[in-house]
Amino acid sequence: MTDKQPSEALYQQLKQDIRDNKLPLSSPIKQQQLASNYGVSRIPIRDVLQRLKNEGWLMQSGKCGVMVHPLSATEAEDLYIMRMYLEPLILSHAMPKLNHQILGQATDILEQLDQPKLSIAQHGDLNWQFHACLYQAAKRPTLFNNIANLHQLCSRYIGFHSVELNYEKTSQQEHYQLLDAIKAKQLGRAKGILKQHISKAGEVLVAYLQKNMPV
Amino acid sequence: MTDKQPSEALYQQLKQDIRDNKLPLSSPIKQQQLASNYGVSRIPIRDVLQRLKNEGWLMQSGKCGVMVHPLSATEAEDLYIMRMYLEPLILSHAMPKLNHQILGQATDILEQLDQPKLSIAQHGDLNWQFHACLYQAAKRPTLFNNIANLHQLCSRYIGFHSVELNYEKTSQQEHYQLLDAIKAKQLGRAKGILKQHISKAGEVLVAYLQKNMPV
DNA sequence: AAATTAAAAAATGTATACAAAATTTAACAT
DNA sequence: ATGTTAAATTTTGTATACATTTTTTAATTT
Repeated sequence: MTDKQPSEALYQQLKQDIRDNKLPLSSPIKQQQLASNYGVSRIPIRDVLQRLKNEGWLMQSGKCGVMVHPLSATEAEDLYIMRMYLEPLILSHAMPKLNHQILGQATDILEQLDQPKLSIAQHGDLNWQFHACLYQAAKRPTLFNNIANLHQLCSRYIGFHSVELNYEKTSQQEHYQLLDAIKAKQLGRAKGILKQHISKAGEVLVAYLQKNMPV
Repeated sequence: MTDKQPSEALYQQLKQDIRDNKLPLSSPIKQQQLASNYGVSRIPIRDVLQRLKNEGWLMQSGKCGVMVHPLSATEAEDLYIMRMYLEPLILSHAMPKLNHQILGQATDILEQLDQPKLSIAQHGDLNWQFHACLYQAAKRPTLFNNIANLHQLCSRYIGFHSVELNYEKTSQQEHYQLLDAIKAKQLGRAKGILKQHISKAGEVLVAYLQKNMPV
């Protein structure tokens, strides 16, 4: 779904603004206000709102108008559970097609992730790049797009993860373990690591949200 | 995602037209032509196209313009595999909440499905109604919406199913088995039946598509 | 004749303008 | 005071109009 529509920039901007909580959380979003803010007319705003609504960033508010889709432990749990099932699945399809070039690319991304002083957003982006570069090899666009959207939606929650202190460190260890298993062509082990990687992160996040929901 | 936007009717119509192959398959879709056909301006058409693109009915065609997302064995396989994992999952969450009222509703739908002389579209609608009425009890909107979209996309393929002669009969038997297991509160058995129900249908469909792709 | 380039046509993306709907405000009655 | 109704305002949805981009057509060159 990596379209190169003219309004792509606007789409990315608005999505980031939702991630960064720059939009009102509990009140409807006014098209005109966004249009003024971003210096465009309401038409491209409407296009982007429609898209973000479909992707789960926004939701219908009453009879008309949209608002930011609220964060919830339930949604987080659903997102992570779906990922837990679907990502090992796409990995199965990808494994036989993973050549040295792709594995090298994945390693490069991991090294970037090792750098200290990464912002949360940068960390999230690189994390997805790592997974995506492996998954794309599967040549399964339908499955891939679905997973990509789940990942995107999870990015609204990764701020909470960092509350857990050495989460990023553990995460990186698991990334390297995954890559090792892949290099050794151990499909079962690789899938197990990936599943654990996701389910562990999900459990920590959901537990945190259930206690400290910002509502 | 059951919005009640003004353009809802247009959205349903266009989706049905894609299902019924009333739109050109291999050439881009012209907004103006659709607008004239449906007697509206290009603006609501654009809204609907955007939505259908996000939901996987249409795809980007070149630098601009959209075309009907082609049917493929790979997509069908992805859709059914995802359903195979996600539907038993949501059923787990739904089971404890399934009361007699909902089970009664499900039974009513099954009886409607028993009627002969149903069109393929009617059959597909009722089939989804049956599953949806069970799944909705889970109160898992994120998971539910994802599954709902997968089902919708599968509806483009159900025409091929009917090629298999007594598919509908077998399908109904499995529906009743599922309902029995649910009434007996046998979660494991219910999930197994559901998983089989989906995977069997998927396998038959994919095998058929791999031999007789309409390309 | 084939390929390349330039002009024309068509289609999209966006802005403005208007109509319908929804929300808010204020007035009124209980 | 509180709840209800009606007017006013705001906001959305859609149509028309225009600018930009893309595609097609035709002309030109090799």
